[in-house]
Amino acid sequence: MRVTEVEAYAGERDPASHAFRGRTPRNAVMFGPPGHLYVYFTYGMHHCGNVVCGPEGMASGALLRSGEVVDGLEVARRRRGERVRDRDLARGPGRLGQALGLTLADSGADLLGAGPARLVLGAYPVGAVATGPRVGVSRAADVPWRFWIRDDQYVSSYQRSPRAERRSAEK
DNA sequence: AGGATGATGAAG
DNA sequence: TTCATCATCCTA
Repeated sequence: MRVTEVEAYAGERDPASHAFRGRTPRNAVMFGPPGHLYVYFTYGMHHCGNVVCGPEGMASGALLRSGEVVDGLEVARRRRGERVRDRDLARGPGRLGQALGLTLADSGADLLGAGPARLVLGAYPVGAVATGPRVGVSRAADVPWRFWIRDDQYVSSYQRSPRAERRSAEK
C-alpha cells in the first residue's frame, strides 16, 4: 500500500483527537511508543488505521486517509468487492481499512518490527505534499493538518462534514 | 439526502 | 443502564 493522504491528530490538546479527554482503554495505544498501529471502529462499520508518531506518554496519531494498493491486489479486491474500481480500493479511511483487512485486534501492532504489517519510508519531491483542513472532524477542523500528495488520483475527495462547517463558521 | 450499525464514554 | 456521538461509506 502506498499511502497518499494522512491526517494528524495531537493528543490531549487537540479537541478532535480521540485522546482529547485523556487516556481510555480505546485510545491507550496512542499514548504508547511510536511506530505502532492504532485501529478504531466507527459508524458501526468502518475500521480506520493510524500510526502513532509521538514519544511514549504523549498521545498522537496520523490517520491513514488514502492509499494506492500496489501489492496484494487480488486480496484487496476480494475484501472490497470485485466490482470496485482499483482507484477506489483504498481511497478513503474506511476503504483503506477494509482493503487492509484491519480489525480492532490489529490495534497496537508494531509496524517497525517483524510483524506482517510494516511501515516503510518513501520519498517525494519538494513541494509534492499539499496541506489543508482536516476532513470529517467536527471540532478544530480548521487546523491544516491534512497532508496529501498533490495531483495524485489516489487521494480522497470527500467534503468536510456539515458539522465541521458549522463549527468553523461559528467563530 | 439519508440510512446503516456498533463501540465508546459520559451521564445518571 | 441508557444516551448521544462518531477521524465514514453507500445507495438513491
